[in-house]
Amino acid sequence: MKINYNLLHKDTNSDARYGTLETKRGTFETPMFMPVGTLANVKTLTKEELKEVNSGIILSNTYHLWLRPGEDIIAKAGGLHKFMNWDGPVLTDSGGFQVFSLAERKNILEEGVIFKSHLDGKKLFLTPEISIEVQNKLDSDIAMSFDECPPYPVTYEYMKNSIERTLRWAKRGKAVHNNPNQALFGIVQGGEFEDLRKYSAQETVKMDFDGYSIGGTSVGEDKDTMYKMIEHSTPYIPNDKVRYLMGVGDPIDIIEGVIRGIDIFDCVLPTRLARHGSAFTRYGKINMRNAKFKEDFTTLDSNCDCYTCKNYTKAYLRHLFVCNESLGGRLLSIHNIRFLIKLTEELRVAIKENNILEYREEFIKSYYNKE
RNA sequence: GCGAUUAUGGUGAAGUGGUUAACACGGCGGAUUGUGGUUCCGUUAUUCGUGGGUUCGAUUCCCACUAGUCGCC
Repeated sequence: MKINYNLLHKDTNSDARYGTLETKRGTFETPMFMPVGTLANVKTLTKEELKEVNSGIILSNTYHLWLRPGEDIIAKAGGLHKFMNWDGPVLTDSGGFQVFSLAERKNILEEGVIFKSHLDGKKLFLTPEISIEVQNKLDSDIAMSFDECPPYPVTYEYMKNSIERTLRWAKRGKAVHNNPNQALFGIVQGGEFEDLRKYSAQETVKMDFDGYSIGGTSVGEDKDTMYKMIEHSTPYIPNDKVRYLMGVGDPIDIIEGVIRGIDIFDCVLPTRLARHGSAFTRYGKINMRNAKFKEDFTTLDSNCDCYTCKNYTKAYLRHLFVCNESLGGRLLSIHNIRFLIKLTEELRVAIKENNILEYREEFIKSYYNKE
């Protein structure tokens, strides 16, 4: 068994699902938010802290680890888990998004992508085969197919060619995938075009992957467009397979995604926001540097059970950020990740009680009305 | 007491006889969605120590005063 998704309850009023995902390195409940640990670490957090926020699975990155330290070193270390001291499930992104997000000059060919290293400008050539082989060596629990993540917006013609190529790449990657302990996911693309999403989903599903993700979201489109992209994709993904929405982590987007049948999310948002001084709260996102917190000796969010909220006040956190003390980023990272994971915990309860639509209404009311 | 010198926002400082007084830091606010880890963006002096004078016009030239700094007695 590589992984096994169990659909345990389907909401009666929406497409939301409650379930579990079994992997060799542990089982976790879904919906679930996956913290991002690009360079084999969730920035600033220790394994103990990740466990404490109840992180069921984390994401790491093929492209970055391929460049540094290199997959062979990680293999020598005994695999990614041992290397980074994390014994829970790990999903590795394929590098497709990095080509989109951090290669200023890239040349997309049928064989793969030629682009320059963001580290030293060296010319690199990444192919579906290389991506999968690297992921095989990293020994992550879930590997992602190497896809093209087209920018937004793009013409219909461009998108059509792009998803055809992504399908061919998925096939090639699957052909060389040979880690018996590792699941492999396919990625649905197609931008905002309904028929292309449908086609991409159906053709990807035909290849019979262990799970499916929806890509090409959170690349600059507005929220309604993103929700449409999900709606145009999920109907064609079988119910007995897990569904992963890539790169989405805004609290509202997670709720909307879950309502549309998404099981897993990942996003850099909680940790990036944290390092830049912003915190999620029940009453909206707040900027810790704001002068109004100077004498605010309450905690971030009275509803939160995280280490930061149990021990520190807003006035202290503000002080850390004003003074550029790195503990501030750490404490906020713990809080922000816990906030999203706790959100998914509450969503699971809501699904089981068939009242996720009410939950959404209340959450939005509180989140946007602030205090 | 005498002489020299300086006086621009919260700070360090550019600058010019003529419409909106650089820049940096700080302050204030915002951004951030499969992470190129102290990031990016906006905003922040109707005013150039005080009072006179010259001039069509002065923060910029002149005088006095005040304050700081340095030197001398």
